[in-house]
Amino acid sequence: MKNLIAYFQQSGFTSGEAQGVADLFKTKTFAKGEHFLEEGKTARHLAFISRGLFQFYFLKDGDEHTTYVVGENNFLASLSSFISQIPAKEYVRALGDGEVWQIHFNDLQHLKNHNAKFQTFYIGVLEHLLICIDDSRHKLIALTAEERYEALLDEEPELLQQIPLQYLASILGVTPRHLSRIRNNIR
Amino acid sequence: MKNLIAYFQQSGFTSGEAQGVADLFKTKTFAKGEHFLEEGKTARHLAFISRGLFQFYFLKDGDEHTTYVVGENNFLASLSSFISQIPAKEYVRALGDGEVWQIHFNDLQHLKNHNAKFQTFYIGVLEHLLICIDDSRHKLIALTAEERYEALLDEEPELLQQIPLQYLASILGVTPRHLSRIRNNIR
DNA sequence: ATTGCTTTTGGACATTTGTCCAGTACTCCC
DNA sequence: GGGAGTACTGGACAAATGTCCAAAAGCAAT
Repeated sequence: MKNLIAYFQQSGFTSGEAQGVADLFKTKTFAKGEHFLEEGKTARHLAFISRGLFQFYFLKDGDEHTTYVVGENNFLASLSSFISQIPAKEYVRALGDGEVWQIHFNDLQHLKNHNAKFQTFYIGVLEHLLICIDDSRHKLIALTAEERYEALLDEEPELLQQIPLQYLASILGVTPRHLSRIRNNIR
Repeated sequence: MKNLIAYFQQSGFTSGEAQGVADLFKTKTFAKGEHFLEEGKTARHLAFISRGLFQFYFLKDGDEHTTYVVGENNFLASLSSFISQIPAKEYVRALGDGEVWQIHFNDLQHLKNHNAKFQTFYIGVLEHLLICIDDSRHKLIALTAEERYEALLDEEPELLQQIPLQYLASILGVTPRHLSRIRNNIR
């Protein structure tokens, strides 16, 4: 709970307000491989990751394609499913053991509609999310898989320790065979 | 001005409120090829496109790579540059003659901070944008260039009339040579 | 240490996509 | 109508990436 309250305090809430908002979030733990959300189901919760790593992926022709990997102190939700309350087009699962604090869609709506300070905070979250996703989309277009691998190497080297290479290949959008070639090139 | 006011009215503003908000937007026209924003400059305006088609692109090794193409009745801005007020990483130019209604960053800040109804509206815009970008990013990962071409064919066939094939190739992320092959396959 | 299981590597070949370029078609202007 | 410029196509070859698979390396349990 600590880092959630701290997060709200850093975002301009007083200690009491932060406590009040955080109270609407309930904790939930995930074992490695367990799903936070499955394709076809509608996302009812927005979560804040307090521990662990979560992977977004979808299936095409039987194999997995990763769209995001999100770690601690970030919000977690299948955006279109949660915002529009429609069935998700993707799966979200814990890559290792994890823990989140989650708020129900209805409670969030209530905060959005009746709490002016929360509105401002929520706008900030959306703007930040927008920049992140736009940037990630830009990287997808601008960089080759090899360049993205190198970017990961110096931006989040800890990721490379935490996740098996086959998942990394899926994140980069190449086959494990080709990731092996990329690693070879770089040496 | 008409469709801008209409847009605000449809979004929950009264006629008078819509008028008041729209008054903060100034019109600006663009000749074919003219830039709305250039790399390295900071985006000071958020625009609403009333006429025309705008292309986002960046240069790498001397050639253009398209990241977005946006048409009428949509908002236009280099997100990270406008939101964070930092230099843009991309160019935005008119693909044909165009006209926009644009609001200055400071005026938007004022609306965001002092107009409760506008806050709610702005949240809606951000959420919608988020879904669009997330979806487009998803398509980038999930679909091949050929599948994206086919999607364009039935989702916005008018685009294929309006823009030269070489731009279309850049939108799809392939060379004109390869787009020619794709078109051949489909016949 | 041995066994069995999973992960990673890399060879051989196929497919996809890019590069270079020449030919054809189309448009605009005089 | 002729010529200059631009857009589109497609051949020939090269480079990048995928597929299939077997060998090697790592790892956990006994």
